[in-house]
Amino acid sequence: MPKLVDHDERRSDVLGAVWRVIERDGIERTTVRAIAKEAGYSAGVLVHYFTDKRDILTSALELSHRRIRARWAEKLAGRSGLDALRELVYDNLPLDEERRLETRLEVSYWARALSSDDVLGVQRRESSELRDAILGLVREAQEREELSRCAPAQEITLQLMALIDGLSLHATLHPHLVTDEEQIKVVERTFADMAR
Amino acid sequence: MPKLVDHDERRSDVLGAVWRVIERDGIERTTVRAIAKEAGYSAGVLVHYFTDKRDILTSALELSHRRIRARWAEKLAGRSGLDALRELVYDNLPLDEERRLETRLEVSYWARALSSDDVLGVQRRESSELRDAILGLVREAQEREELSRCAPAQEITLQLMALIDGLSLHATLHPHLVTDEEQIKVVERTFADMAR
Amino acid sequence: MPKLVDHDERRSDVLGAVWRVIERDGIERTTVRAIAKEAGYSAGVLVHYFTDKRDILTSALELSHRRIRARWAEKLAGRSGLDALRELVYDNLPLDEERRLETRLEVSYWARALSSDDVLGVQRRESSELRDAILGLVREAQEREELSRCAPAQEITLQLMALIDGLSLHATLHPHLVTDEEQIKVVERTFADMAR
Amino acid sequence: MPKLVDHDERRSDVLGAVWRVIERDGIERTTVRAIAKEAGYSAGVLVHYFTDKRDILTSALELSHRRIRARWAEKLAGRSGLDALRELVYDNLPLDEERRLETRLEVSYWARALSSDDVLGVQRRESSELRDAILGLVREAQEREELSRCAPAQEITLQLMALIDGLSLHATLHPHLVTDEEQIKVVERTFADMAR
DNA sequence: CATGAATGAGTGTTCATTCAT
DNA sequence: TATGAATGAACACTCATTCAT
Repeated sequence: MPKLVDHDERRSDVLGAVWRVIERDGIERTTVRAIAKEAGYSAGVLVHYFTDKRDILTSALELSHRRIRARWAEKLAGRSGLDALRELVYDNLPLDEERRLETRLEVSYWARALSSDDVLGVQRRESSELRDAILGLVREAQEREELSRCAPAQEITLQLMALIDGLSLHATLHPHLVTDEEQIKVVERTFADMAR
Repeated sequence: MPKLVDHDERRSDVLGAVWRVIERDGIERTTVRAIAKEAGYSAGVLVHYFTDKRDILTSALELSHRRIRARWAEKLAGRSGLDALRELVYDNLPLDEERRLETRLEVSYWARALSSDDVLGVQRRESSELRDAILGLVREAQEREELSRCAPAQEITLQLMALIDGLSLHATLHPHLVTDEEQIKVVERTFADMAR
Repeated sequence: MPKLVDHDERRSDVLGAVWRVIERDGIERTTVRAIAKEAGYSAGVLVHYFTDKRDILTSALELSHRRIRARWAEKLAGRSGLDALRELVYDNLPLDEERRLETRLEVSYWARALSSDDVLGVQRRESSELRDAILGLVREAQEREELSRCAPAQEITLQLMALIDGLSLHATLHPHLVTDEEQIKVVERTFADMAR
Repeated sequence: MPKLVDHDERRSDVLGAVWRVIERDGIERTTVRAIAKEAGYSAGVLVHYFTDKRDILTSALELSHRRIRARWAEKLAGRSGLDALRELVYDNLPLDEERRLETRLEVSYWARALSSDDVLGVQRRESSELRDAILGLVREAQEREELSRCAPAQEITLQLMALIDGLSLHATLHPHLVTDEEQIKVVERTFADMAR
């Protein structure tokens, strides 16, 4: 009987190592050797679980997205309308160390999306999921009159998504200037404006 | 009698080539050879004008920032208050090909800022300039009652900066979903909310 | 109660897979993994039947040689002299798909014989068998006056062997220039010349 | 003033090193590192003169072909008909150390031609040149009645080319069985037969 | 100043082989 | 026996950098 390994688990191990190496060394210095070492394997093992480096990097981003979505699902359970929307927006902001890590990971891939269709595809899919979720909740909130019906739901959605990524970026690159409290204030003001 | 060379002009030539190579090949595939070739020089020349690749890349970003600021200065001349603020925000959005290129260049460096203090420094300086400009105009607009005084100027400034970068990113990565008109609508709505 | 495995049969399975992989991918891209996969086994099994890759490749050549010799034995049964000699020469030319495959396999190993004594040994043994067979039949044919006695049997034998390999090579590398008919014509003319 | 290098000469240096490495280690163990080392350069230099390993190996074969053809041109000068034909055939046999090396090089590439269209192309071009040269001389010899007109020139040409490669291969793989004298005897007998 | 040849470390990837199960 | 996970060396190739000219 050969030693059997849970492929998905092994992939997760490696992808977790990818996150750590990107966080530590930067994505442009993230090599397969460094990933393997961080994961505790030799460089040759990765070939069993991934086709190539491209596959490793896009998979690492996808796994992060999956975890983020799983967290939504949990947090949004039992909520609806503006309440759920507020939860969703906050969940996508770097307001604790876990989400700050996620944001830095995300930012690391933005540049690559400009020249890699694979990465762009992964990001568009994720962006699309978030947009759909936000759009649905915006409509729900408008029906309940929790948000003003003056603005089209599409427009509000774009405004919120831009706010999320803009705040995430500023809080990531300029943490000394953008505190958690300031992020929250801006979000609350935005929601207040949208309610009128 | 040595050949006299305008150092600054030569540097600008090279840095312009950097922009084109990044745009064409992506920043992670931008090599010094490709830059030299694009600029029409041999690979070895760059050593006379830059200390190393790091210097070339950060200088290219700095030059872009200088050009953007020069454009503001021109556009903002004779304007003030909300009028100037609106002009400044629009000038920082990817609403024509020139600014779309600038945005893609900026996005290309965001990931590098996470692992390079040099790049981070350049971006913080630029960000700081923009923040100061926006903050000054916000205060002016509030004094003239063009913007509501309910919100602190600092908060409004952060909201606008997040909006700029968030919209820029979405318009860059998802141009099929974010048209120029939508960017304008979101900006106008934001200003309208801020005026109340 | 251990599972009993017919070693020779297993070896033949694997060696047949070697032929197919060499034919499909080229001998320099023939890997043990590809061989194992083609044979329907896992990569690690081969260790039970072969000492290493070198052993696998030389064994594959040897098995091909054994099959070719078995075919002679059958075809030459009941024949003798020039009749048998002609049969033997034709049997060593790539005149149908089976023998074209054998020729390509043989050609694949020629280069390796130059730097591998193992492969060289296998090929010398096979060459020696063919030479002895041809030499015997040449002598028989000369005794029966089916071939001229002017030339020494050794010389005729070398001429025929060179003809076989030379035609095989040309028909293999330049199939558009060397048809089956042309091979036959050249062989017949050679026999006719030898008969005089 | 930079150090200027004669590119063609450098290429020749490297390609000569390729021949020596193939001769010494075998073509399948011929690495770019070994080639560079043999040529006295570092591995990275080759990039200045060749696009990749494929280019290096095919160029090495092409250069050998060019040298062989240059030797013909010299040897055939002032000769014609059967005399020139005989000279040409002998020149293509491994009858001295130089030509034995050339033959081993040629044999080394035969297997690669089966799976590399580049190598096949180089060999077909060379083969085509030799065929044309032989065919022309055969026709000339037939016109002068130095060779019999019974056989078509095409057929005689194929017979001679097969003889050349067949003898070359046997003399290379089985030098203890095929002496220079035996090669010459077989060639002379073949010409004698063709003359009748 | 400028050239481009040259270096050598480092990249992603392949693969024969080993070995615990 | 048979598996397939794992290794580690080797591969071709890239590239920032150095340097004699």
